[in-house]
Amino acid sequence: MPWEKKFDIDESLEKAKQIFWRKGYEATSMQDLLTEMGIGRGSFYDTFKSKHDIYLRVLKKYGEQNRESLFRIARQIESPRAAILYVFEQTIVNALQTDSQQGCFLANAALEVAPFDEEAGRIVEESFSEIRQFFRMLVSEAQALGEIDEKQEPSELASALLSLLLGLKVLARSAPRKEVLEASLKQADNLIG
Amino acid sequence: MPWEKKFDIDESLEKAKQIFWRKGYEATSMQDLLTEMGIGRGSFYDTFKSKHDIYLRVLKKYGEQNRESLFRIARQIESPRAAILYVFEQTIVNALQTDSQQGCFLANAALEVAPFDEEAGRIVEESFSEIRQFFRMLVSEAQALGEIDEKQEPSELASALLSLLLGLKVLARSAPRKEVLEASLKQADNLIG
DNA sequence: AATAGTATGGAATGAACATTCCAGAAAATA
DNA sequence: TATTTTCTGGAATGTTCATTCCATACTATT
Repeated sequence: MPWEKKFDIDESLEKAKQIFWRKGYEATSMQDLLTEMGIGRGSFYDTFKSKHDIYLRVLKKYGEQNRESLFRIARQIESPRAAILYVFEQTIVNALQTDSQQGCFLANAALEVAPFDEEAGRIVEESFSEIRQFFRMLVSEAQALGEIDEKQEPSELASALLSLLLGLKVLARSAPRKEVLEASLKQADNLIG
Repeated sequence: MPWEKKFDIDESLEKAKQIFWRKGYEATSMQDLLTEMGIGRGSFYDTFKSKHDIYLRVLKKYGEQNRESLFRIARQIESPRAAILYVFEQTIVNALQTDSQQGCFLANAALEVAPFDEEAGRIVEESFSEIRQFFRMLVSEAQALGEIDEKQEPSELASALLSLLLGLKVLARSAPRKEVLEASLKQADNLIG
């Protein structure tokens, strides 16, 4: 029907997400976006307002997808301790298999955009906070099951795991070397004892 | 004498380093550079060739200064274990005291520039490697002194410490919250047990 | 004074940038 | 067929970008 959009908005957002993720904000031009999204200039501005608007939108989308992915892991893996390690394993698998060196959209945004864009900073911080809470929850559960030493402070351990994970994401985008990444995984294992 | 430069090249490079560090590559304009460096357009291009050239130059400079700073720490702190922790402490102190949210120039470059610039990638990887070797050296020394468990593999532990440190640098630039940063320090302590 | 090296900043170049406007095509209704 | 909505992409706008060129001026030598 003529009053329905001809292109799928969510599909377009996914495409936009991919390119911002890969190239960052400044280095992505409108031409890049239009070509990759496969829509015309008119449609873009009618639907998404501006480059800046759509960037915040896909950044938020990435954060939500990240959260959902974490909860899916927590739901599917019986052992909370194993779930924590699975997050690190997956990060490493992705870093080593994809040739595109994408790293983590949130980490990229944290360094490039967040310091100069309040809204982007809010989204990034919120997402980081969710990851930290995810770890904290699993640490507590693991402690209840005797999988992790009771003496560890859950929120402290969670913060350190977040740092370690973000460090991996940095290495994943710049110099993904198997030994280094896997050593971090092994030490994450040590950390949660 | 007329054949000597009137401005101090090294001072200008320092200024350039500061602004690239703070704003990143793309977001820094030539106007930004000239204003901050306090020299004219002609002088700039005569002396530094291009924006891209000077960026690589100051990135390398930062890497070298970072290495020197690490060696200074290793030389001045008697206990190798304490030296490792000192690096983390300093990172946190800087993150909390400066209002500018600069983070780490190398980490910023790793995410923004390295994936698209071979030379920048080389510089970043080399610097990361130096940090890793620095940790490895101190871990070995600490083990010889009985400060760190002999069962730890020095290069593995060093890789994990590098990840943890880089994660801290990401948080330092985007959302420097005291509890989170200090929790990472405490867990670095645990890690090297 | 003449010279040679340095500095500056205005002017110009040419490209890329995000964004706005709009005319025309397509498509599905009534 | 007429209407309505959405699509497209060319044209234009106005800005910003890095870079080159150059006329001018300063300064310390010979």
